[in-house]
Amino acid sequence: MSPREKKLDARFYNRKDVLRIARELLGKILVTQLDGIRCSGRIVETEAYAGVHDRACHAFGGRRTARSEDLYGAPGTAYIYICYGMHHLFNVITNEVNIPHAVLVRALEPIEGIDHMLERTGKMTADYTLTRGPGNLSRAMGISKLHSGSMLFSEEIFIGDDGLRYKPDQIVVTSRIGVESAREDAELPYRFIVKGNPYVSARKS
DNA sequence: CGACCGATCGTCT
DNA sequence: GACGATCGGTCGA
Repeated sequence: MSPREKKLDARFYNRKDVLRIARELLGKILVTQLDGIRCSGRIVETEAYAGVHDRACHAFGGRRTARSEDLYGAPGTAYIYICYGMHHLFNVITNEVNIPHAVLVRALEPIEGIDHMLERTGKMTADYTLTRGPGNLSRAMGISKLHSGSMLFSEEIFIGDDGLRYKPDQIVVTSRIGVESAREDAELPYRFIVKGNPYVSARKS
């Protein structure tokens, strides 16, 4: 691991306020070191999923199935599931064991391993589509459902802090994307983005 | 630029 | 058997 960033520890993830954690994850660095390939990118878009009372969360109403089991894991667990049959969506689990809070990481600004990201995605150029959107970033970083349940303290996948902080006026809060069926919870201000960052989804603001 | 649509398949009812 | 915490392409204004 490069000495540049310091891994977030269990204390960071083991907190009750998932909205605060989602906000604080902006600017942190997601790192994968898979098969000797190191890739990293700065997190610029997140969404909070607030457990059993959140209609958009897979754990709404206490639902607990084989798919969502990792959502109930220890703080710092990776929860990855397949969406629309082809996209692997990467979440980090927060709060205590059995409290199914999660933060979906939706976009990165690539830092290291861009050539490998291009190879994995089959793209020709490193434009803003490379790691924009949860499906795209997982493909670029080599993250798949196989990594669900693994802890983010390993060398394979983790989140680091290099000290960068966004000022409050650089962060915009909006409703979440793709959760229309969550009825009254669809409009909750649970999405956090870095203002003006080209890797953030273009929708809303 | 916005609206729409097909791809693709694991998961849940 | 229906439905996604998506994506990229197309079509029309």
